[in-house]
Amino acid sequence: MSDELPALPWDRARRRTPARIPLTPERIVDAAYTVLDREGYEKLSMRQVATELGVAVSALYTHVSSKDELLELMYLRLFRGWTLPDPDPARWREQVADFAREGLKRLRGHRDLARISMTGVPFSPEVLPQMERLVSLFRVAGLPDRVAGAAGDIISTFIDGFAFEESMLENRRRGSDGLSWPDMRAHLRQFFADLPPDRFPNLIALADHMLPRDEDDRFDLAVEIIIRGLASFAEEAAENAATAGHPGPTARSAAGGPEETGERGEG
Amino acid sequence: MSDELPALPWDRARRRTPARIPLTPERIVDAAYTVLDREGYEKLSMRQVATELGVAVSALYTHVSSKDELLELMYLRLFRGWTLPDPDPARWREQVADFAREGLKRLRGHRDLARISMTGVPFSPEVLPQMERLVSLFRVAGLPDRVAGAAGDIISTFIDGFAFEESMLENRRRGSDGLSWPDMRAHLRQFFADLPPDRFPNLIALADHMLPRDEDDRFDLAVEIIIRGLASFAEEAAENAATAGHPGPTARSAAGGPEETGERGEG
DNA sequence: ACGCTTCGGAGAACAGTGTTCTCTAGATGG
DNA sequence: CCATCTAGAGAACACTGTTCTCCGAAGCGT
Repeated sequence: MSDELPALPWDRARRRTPARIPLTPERIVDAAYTVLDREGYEKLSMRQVATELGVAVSALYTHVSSKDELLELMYLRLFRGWTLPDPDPARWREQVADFAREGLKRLRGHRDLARISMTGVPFSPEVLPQMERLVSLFRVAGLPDRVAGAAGDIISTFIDGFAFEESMLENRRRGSDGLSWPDMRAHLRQFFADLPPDRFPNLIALADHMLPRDEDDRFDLAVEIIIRGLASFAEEAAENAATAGHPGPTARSAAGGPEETGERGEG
Repeated sequence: MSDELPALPWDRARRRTPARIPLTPERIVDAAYTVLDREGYEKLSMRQVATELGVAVSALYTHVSSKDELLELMYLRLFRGWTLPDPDPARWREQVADFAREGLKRLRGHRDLARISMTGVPFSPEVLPQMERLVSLFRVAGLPDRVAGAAGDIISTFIDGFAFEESMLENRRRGSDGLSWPDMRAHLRQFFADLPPDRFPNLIALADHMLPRDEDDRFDLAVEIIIRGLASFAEEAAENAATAGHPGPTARSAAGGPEETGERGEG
């Protein structure tokens, strides 16, 4: 603002103490992320954030109305610079998988971030464009409306839940002992091996596949399962469209059933 | 224990004040659930639980080592008296759907219980039988090992995540206003209707299907999607088994690709 | 360059949290 | 009846989120 005015004589003196960087929501969120990464969600407190900034606690409240709002601002960072590609009907499965992987990657970007994400409001202006493009992707893929409308929510819920449980396990590993991840895995493998074979034959048989996730395989598999489930609805819709009017023996439309057109006279 | 001994003279006097019911983990968990239902997760504190029991806070710590342990005990109640039926290959889809619905019903049984469930340890002795039967169900259904081993985790994660978000929304409804659920729905419908049509055409088009869950339809749909995804792996495995050795043109195995048979030499 | 207003940060305070300590009163074993 | 032991009481500690008052420095008009 004062940059455009001619400099007054005493201007220089007043510019001499810019040592104090102005406090902003942006800087507060930065500091909060620093504390989060270092201390974890449980110890993320307004006082810790203030200390991180070298500032009084009360100073935070002039830029951030509450801790909940701070958490909300941290949540919104998840979506910064995250734009989904234009939907491509031929590659929608890949695109959904890419979306899921990117989401998990971002949630893994900061310790316990999944705990914060889980409680975030999904209807904020920053998130809506994401939802819009995701929904458009599902529509382009040929999913019926009611499936397309729910699909984004379903896969997002799963990504959050997966990352959340991962974060829980990681904290448990940190807390109980200083066990490394391989040690933790070995320990759990032994746990499954030591189960009474008469009571837990299946858990023992699949022990290798029951181990907690330390790579992306299980996540990718889960996403693939969801995508296949979605795809089955797309195929079903395509078949129904092809045989419209004269219902032939569609072998696998057992679960679908007729769908009410939700037209209401008030929108 | 002392019932079997002959009564001593001062026995009567000592029996005269049984007014004090002995404190047990069981009673503490009961009281904690009472507080949870009345006040919600955020206000569930050891002091509130103690007050509910008419007891000092420190008294709780002789029966429960920490608040975390109390939460863990509350979590374990989820599984009390919950036994899965014997797996039936012909009805495995229904059985999985029933399991999911029962889980959601139990999570809905107490306010914010999903928040507690999300952080619960899934490897406790009380939960393992559940897992065992679930895994056996997936194996009987014909899922390949690596899918069967992950399926239980996947669907459980989703159930928890779904209930968690539901609980978040419910708390938000409670907090912001005293809006009834229909009012909340109407409000959100209006929100979607008021979106700029050029930027959010798909969200607006599917507004009716984007509304937050207030019935079980969306949950059932999500479970159906996951089950269909699982089923596709079962079908794939069946086909592979049938045409083993001479790979014929399997029409619908576009996304699957060749699958490594995860046989390891140590089980 | 002066005075005035404005406002962001500081510090103390309040009510509440989980947990631990000491101590007493009442039930238990001899 | 007495000694013992322990479950519960109460106070205390180190925290938490939030709000209050107050001060000092920056910004304005003159």
